[in-house]
Amino acid sequence: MGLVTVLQLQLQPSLSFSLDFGGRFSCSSTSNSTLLRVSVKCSALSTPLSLGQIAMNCTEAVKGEKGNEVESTNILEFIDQCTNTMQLKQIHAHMLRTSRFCDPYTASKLLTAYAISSCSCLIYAKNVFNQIPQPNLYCWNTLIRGYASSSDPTQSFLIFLHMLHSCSEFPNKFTFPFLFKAASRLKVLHLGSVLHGMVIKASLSSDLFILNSLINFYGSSGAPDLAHRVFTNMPGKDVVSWNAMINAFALGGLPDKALLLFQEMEMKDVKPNVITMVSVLSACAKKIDLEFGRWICSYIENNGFTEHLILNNAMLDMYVKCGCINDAKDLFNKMSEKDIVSWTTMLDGHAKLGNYDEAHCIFDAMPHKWTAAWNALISAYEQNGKPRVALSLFHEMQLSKDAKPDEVTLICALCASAQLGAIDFGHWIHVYIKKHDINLNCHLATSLLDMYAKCGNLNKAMEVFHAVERKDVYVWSAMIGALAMYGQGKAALDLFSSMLEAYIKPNAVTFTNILCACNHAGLVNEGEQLFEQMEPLYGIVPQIQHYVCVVDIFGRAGLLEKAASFIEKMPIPPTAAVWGALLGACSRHGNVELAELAYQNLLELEPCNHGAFVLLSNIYAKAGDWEKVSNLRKLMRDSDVKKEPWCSSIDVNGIVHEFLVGDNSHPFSQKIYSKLDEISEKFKPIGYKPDMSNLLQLSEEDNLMEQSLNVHSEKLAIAFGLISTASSQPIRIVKNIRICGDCHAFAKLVSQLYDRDILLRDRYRFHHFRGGKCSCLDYW
DNA sequence: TTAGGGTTAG
Repeated sequence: MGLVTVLQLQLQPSLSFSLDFGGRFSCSSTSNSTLLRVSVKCSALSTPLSLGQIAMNCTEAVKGEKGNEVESTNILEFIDQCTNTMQLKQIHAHMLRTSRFCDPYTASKLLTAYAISSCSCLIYAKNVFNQIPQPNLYCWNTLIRGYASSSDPTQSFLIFLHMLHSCSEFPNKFTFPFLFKAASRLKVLHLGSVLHGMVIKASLSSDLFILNSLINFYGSSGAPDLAHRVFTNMPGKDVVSWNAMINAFALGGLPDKALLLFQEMEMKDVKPNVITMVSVLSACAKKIDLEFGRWICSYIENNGFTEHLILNNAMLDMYVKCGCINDAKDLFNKMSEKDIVSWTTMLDGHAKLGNYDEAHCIFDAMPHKWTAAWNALISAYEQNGKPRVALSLFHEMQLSKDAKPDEVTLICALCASAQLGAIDFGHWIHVYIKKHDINLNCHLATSLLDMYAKCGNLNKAMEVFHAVERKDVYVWSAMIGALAMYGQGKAALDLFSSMLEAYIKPNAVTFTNILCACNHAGLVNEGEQLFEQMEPLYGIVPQIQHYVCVVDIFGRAGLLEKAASFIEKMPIPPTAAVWGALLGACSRHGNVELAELAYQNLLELEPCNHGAFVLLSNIYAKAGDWEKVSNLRKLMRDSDVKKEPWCSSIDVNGIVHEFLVGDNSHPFSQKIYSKLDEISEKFKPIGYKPDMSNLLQLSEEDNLMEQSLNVHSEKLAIAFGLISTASSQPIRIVKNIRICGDCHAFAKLVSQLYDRDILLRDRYRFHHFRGGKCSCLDYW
């Protein structure tokens, strides 16, 4: 094979690299020349350069030789000294010209630089790798390592599989830490477990580096127990082992254990380093343990730790999470160096406390408007029940030139759309994701699926679910939650079984959703059994939300005594939500005695609960105890109980219209009320009389004084839906409290008489009205 | 000939 042919072959991958220059890359060969004449047009340099000039630029850049004869011994030094990808590409071009690329050692150095240095460029790394005739283990490991830290860690495993096939050497002690790194980023437990087995078979299970990366893998994959088993059994530990284990506990939601481990580390005279302190602070922040946090801050001060940006950021975060915004502010002002994390932590701290003015001041003072800063602001509004402001900020961000929406921005925007029931905007984001070729990872897919489900399109939610290749526990849980909302309990249970068959370990969220599914579908035995299995079978200690679900399951099914005795036996103190569930059940099934017990307990915990008052008042009214009704209402008027504004919203052509009870502020108000009159006329022949005529029955939405004049917000929204949407379109409504019985009956009749699908999401679930029936089968 | 593990915000 002649030199030209060799070089041509070597140039093959370089053809793709030319595209990254943003210009042309051309090569030609002369019949009698031993070298190719190559010209590259760089986007940064308007005139084409010969390789000689490139080499010269490179030489100048690294203050090396004169002219284009770069000494071959200097090439390795030049590679090491490169500070940007352009310089590396110049050296690459030079190596191709001077045939230095044929030397496997030099080529592997170039590969390393492309794969893992600060000038990394993995497409080039792979191309260089492909040009090395028989890459040795070092080269394979380097490529695996490069991809392990990339945006696509799966590639590490594909390369590893290829290596097992093609490389004559076995994976060694360097291979596994890189693979565990990739596995920890993918958070796929069984993948790492298989690797763990390979480590044992390869007799590498006492290697400190491998074991430390294994602890980190189990910790990142939600298995702190397995991480701890490795930690306990390892023959020798260094500070990295302790740090990895502290972090595994903190990540696994066990900050207490993380802090205990730090104390144990102290007792065993293992000297902590900066990373230990960062991990411990992170655990304090997660535990909201200000006392320990402050102690750590003084420990840092007294133990000779020099100022360190990440450590300062971790302290800031601890103060913010523990609610000490002033301490955070003092530290922030003292910090000699600040980065995006410092600014965002402060911004987020203020925004989460609802100090929006302060948050905006920080945003304005930022040296650069990072995407993360926009995200912090948008997410604060979204999470504090201000989805409209969140979406308007999202629009503002799109108009700004400084930052582009990223995955986190889109997740926040999807959550805001879900809150509003703004399906058109949510769908727009879906299109945006596709158009910009944004990777639909599990987090984004979960938000998208959730948005479709909450906006009343279960089929589309299911479509997104099926489109996710590697579903994590959150994707599965969200789909189970979506089915629960639609009352499809059996389907939710089937999906839960499929999830277990796919070896996905359920978490606390999965159980909240599956119990909720049992609740909405009246599956009492199934729900009870799942709850009992949570800890012994799945290792999940039931939390308060699970207890609420079970009380609701029993209560809704009329098993009031069983619900009450379940509360009595709870190992954790019942919260207002637990008593609220019992009170709701008493209201539905008319048990005055238990209702009073639930009401008293609830009021002790939440003295200003308007919903509790309404429920008890209705229970008394149903039982005909007018004196108690009257006393309760007087008490209510005299107290400071304030209602949040209950409302219903409807998305019409991308605009969300909101209605309050008895609202007449909408521009189409007159038409809306005329439509309601028309509906009443239509309903007369079939004998429908609104429950509103019974002044003693209240719903949460009613105003005491002007009750007879009020029309519930969902009726207004339904009427508006009928006049403003095509007859073929479903009417999608979101309500921020539970639908009342009268409106439920009203919606059923409208769906029948106007032949319309109505999808109404209340605080707890979906009601799909069609042909006079509701998907909840009147069980809600 | 070459190398590796643990850290902060949204």
